[in-house]
Amino acid sequence: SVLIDELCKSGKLDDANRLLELMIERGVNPDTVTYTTLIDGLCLTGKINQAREIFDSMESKGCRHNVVSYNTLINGYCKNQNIDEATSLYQEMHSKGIKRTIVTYNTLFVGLFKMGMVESALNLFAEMQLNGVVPDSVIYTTFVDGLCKNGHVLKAVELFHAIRDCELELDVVTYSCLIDGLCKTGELDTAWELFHGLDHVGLKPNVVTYNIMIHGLCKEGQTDKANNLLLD
RNA sequence: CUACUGAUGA
Repeated sequence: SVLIDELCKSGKLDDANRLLELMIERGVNPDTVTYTTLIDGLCLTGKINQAREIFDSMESKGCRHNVVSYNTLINGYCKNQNIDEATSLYQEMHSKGIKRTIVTYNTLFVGLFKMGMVESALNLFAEMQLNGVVPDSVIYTTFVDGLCKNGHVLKAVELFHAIRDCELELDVVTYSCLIDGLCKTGELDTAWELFHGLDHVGLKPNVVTYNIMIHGLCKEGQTDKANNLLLD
């Protein structure tokens, strides 16, 4: 009956809801994981209000909220561009004594950058560090990407180099974000260098990295170079 | 045994 949860995730939300009713009828009680799975499914299809109803009803059904259920709903609000609700849940976590994780912070960063709230993201970053959460490569990627998409490609490049100088882990996604940002601001040559720099640090470009580079090249009319990329 | 976060394009 717990395997049911997974099926809910992939696709059919109506079926998931019917399944939920069925399991209750049969005397199998849903738990926090069950509800969180549903909430995630609802959020990602834009049904944030329905997700919220489930979230609010959980406690009365004996299912305690935990860090994952909060993170999931926060992500829902962020994806639906409702930073205010996301922030208020973030504060609620604290008052309920639920420890916020790196996922919590990254989710909020993504939401803030999407809303163009660069300052707020930086402030939250400071707050995160005060709370003893150490940034990882996902966090850095979010910042590199967020800075690029808010017109601060130079700052993204600076950050990128700073991370590298500290010998912190960077992965292919971080590179891809910066390459994309550079391509889209006409810095094709720098992007191209970075693309080839991947090999140098032992990383392999993946299909997304190639898509980004090829797209950038084609947009600048360098279709020959793009074609060559496909030939290795 | 199961739930949450980052990149491109169509």
